[in-house]
Amino acid sequence: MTETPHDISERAQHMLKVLIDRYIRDGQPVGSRTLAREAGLNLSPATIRNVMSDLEELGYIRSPHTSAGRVPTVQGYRFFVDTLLKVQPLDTLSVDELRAEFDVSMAPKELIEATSGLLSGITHLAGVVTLPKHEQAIFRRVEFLPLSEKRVLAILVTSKGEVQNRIISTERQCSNTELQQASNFLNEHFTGKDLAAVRDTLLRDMQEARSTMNRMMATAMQMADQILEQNRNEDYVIAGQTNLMEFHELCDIDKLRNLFEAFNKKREILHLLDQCVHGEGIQIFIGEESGYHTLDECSMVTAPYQIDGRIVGVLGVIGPTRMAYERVIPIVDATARLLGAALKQKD
Amino acid sequence: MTETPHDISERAQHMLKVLIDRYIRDGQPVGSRTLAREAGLNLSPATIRNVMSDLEELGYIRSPHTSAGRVPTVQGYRFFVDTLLKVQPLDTLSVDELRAEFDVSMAPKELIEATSGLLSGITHLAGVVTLPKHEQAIFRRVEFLPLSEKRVLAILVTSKGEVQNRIISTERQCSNTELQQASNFLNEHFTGKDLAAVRDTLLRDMQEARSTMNRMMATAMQMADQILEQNRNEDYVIAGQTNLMEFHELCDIDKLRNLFEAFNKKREILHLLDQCVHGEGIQIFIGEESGYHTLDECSMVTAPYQIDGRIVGVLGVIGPTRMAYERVIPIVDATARLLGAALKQKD
DNA sequence: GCTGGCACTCTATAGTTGAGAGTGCCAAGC
DNA sequence: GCTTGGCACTCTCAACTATAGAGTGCCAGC
Repeated sequence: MTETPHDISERAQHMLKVLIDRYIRDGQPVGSRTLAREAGLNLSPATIRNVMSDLEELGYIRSPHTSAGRVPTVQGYRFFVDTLLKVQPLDTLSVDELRAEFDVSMAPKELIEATSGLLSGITHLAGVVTLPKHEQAIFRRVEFLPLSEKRVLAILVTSKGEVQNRIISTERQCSNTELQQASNFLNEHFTGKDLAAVRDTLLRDMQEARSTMNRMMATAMQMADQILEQNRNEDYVIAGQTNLMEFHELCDIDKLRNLFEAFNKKREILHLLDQCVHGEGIQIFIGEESGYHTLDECSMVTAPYQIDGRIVGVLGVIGPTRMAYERVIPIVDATARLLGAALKQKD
Repeated sequence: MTETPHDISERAQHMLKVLIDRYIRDGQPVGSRTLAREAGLNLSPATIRNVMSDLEELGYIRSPHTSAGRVPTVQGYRFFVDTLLKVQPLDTLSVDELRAEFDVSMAPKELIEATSGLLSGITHLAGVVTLPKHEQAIFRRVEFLPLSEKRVLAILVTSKGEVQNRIISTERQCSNTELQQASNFLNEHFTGKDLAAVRDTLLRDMQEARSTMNRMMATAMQMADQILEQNRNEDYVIAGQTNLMEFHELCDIDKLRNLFEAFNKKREILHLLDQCVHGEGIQIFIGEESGYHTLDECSMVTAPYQIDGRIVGVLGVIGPTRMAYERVIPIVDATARLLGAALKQKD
């Protein structure tokens, strides 16, 4: 057995774990009598009360009011998640079942959406998956098609099988051959190169060759630049928001509204997800830890997903602080691996 | 003045209109005293009560309970919308403001999303816009790029500047030149043709030439067919769902949940929207008229939008039955026109 | 046909009560 | 010194009651 950390006895830890497990299960404050029964330590409620009192003193639990049981605090969950919980990876069978859900014939965007839906479906929480970052993506092909007078449809294909298209307004009308030349030039010079590098090269070229550069080239680079610009956009896909309506701790219409609006605005959530990219492995935000008040009663469990060992995105779930971490964590973890693997096959 | 239709006096009609206007404004059942004040007819509450009693008899209004005022029934709203409401088109200034919101440089998909957001933003309801149907779309270009062994990325561009892409699993590995030949063939033969016609031709050709047709061509047609298949998919974009949380008649968490789930499942809503394509002009479903219980307390105001006089989609708003029809209808109407115009410019 | 008056009904709100759950503390026991 | 049963205390929740207020329906009179 490990030595007792800090100032909390082994027994108290065990009781905290049982309390939180129980609270996660049915959402009711846990009283001393219940805990006495549940803990399996053959202690009387009175003894339990003493320990609970200590735990409350330390800030791990609190009573909603005098005569209710105790509920975990954020700090309590934190301790629970960090040291009490021994998460074991998903067994092979479950992983296989999960893997079967990944249809590799899907385009990346669809795959992301499916994954988000999958996460929410299994956990009964809201699933989030960021779109993979493509700074490392390889330029594969570009095509320009004239639409009307001064508008051109640009299509960019990267090596991941990702297709981006955008309508570009040009300063003047471009002829068909002009556009053809532009795409030929780009395809010849840049196919197989890193997209970020392409962008940089383009920008530099535009500086250096300003005087001699003909209009066609300027337009081409402008277009490419616009597409690359768009490529920086970050975004995520969320699924199963309605699952969150089932939890009575979130049933307040105003809280729910704020939460849903935060999902729509995306900015805050995106910022949080972004933090998770940097930390390796599973990251968990519990309640106020996120720093955003709309998420005060929510937790977020995330894992970055990678392609070829390079982290390209984050996925996870959002739910009430009272979520089944023990069950959710391995799922998020496995899903991240599987998504990475599925995306890799696009190369 | 128009003659009194059916068995309801001019005066009663006026009072019904005032009652509904008032109810739409503040959501409270309207009593005889309030109505007497509001109607501007210099009648005593007692007289009003008699008329209200008639209106209730006819099924246009009802009391939630004995000592509340009256609220409109679905039938009441129907009568209100059909004959009491004189909707006047948006004034030029407002239309111009609205038009300014349409950024023609957006790709069709983005445009649809923006329109949905626009509708929900202005009306404070949920906005819906179906993706434009492309059965009339013109085949413009197709491109096949190999991804991995048996997977090919197919990109189809239509004349509307719409780009569709899909990963296709092939039965065997296709060489680069094979794919090139396939796309060349398709581009040469079908550019500028109607997409549906292309599909038909392809299918017929595959029948006739089965024996002589080489594998390359079979693959090409298969791919094109797959893309066209996907093209049939109907879908819509919804925005501002959270707006609906503000209406206390929808504040019941369960109703809200069902509603949101219906939005996510899409099937029912899509079916409703589909009905609206066929009817010309503004279509309104009030409460149970939709036939779907999840929408029992909701109304839907829709208008088809067209490109070159051909209806390609529907847009509208979803909100509580108690919505400001008078304000919403012209907005939906104008938005439909503007979206059509904006999409047309993609040609 | 309109009106004021009046009895009646129903809701919504506040206040009251009692049961139940759980605590904290204390003194006794192992 | 930990553990325990006992007990007084606190607080919530649900049920119940009372009351004010809104609005109706009906009737008799103008």
